[in-house]
Amino acid sequence: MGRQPCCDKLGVKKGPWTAEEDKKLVTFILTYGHCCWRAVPKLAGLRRCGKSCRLRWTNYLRPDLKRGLLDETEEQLVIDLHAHLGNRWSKIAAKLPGRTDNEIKNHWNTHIKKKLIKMGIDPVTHQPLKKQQTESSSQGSSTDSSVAITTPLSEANSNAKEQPLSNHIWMEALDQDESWWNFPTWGTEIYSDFGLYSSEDSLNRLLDYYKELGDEDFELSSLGDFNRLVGIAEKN
DNA sequence: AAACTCGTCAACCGCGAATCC
DNA sequence: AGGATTCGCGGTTGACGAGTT
Repeated sequence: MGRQPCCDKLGVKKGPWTAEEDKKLVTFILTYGHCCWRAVPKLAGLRRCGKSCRLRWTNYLRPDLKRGLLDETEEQLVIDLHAHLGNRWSKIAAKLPGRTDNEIKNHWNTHIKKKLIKMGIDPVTHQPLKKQQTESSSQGSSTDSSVAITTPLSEANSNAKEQPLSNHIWMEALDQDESWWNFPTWGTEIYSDFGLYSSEDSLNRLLDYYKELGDEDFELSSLGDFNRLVGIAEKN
């Protein structure tokens, strides 16, 4: 008896989502929210597994998503955070409003990784490649002498990185003290200060998206429902 | 114009963690 | 307490478009 699959594979559709499926999922979630993902496809009338619905929503359909390539500031932030957190993409994504872990992971693998290698920096350790090679050849030598790349954030915390204990504290701070990172996630004007979309913008983009597809009649069941959800999110 | 290669990114898979009963 | 269920994460895959030969 192995682990149960997340969904019965029979009759479950896989592969790219169609506009029709997107529409069903968006309409359903904006109207009712998602009680549990396993139930969403059934209730929304989709032949998908809950996991697939969750992924589609979080990575593509969520109204607060910011689309397009990461700008230089975001890229730099990703590099800084990766130096401290490693491949914990969801933690990194949490510090970049409107970006998903998948998006950041993809961007890292396709752009940043290559960029760093080109610059002679190991994308895994964030240490200069040559230095690393010398060190690995003389195994067991002290790691304190390693030269870290200096980015605004890593420079500010360079001392912490060199000390295991303070490094631990830095990691904890990243995990626990979210306050100084916190950008508004739902519908406020502050979004525009950061070049981000407000939830209303996002809503309009979704509506435009369906209209582009020739679905002039598409409307979210009511803006009131959407605002109710925003209200709940703001309370949390 | 066709064949091939490469880059990108949406989506899937398997696993561990969290939660439920 | 512990087995079952659900969720979320990170690694990987594969389809597709762009560029090159």
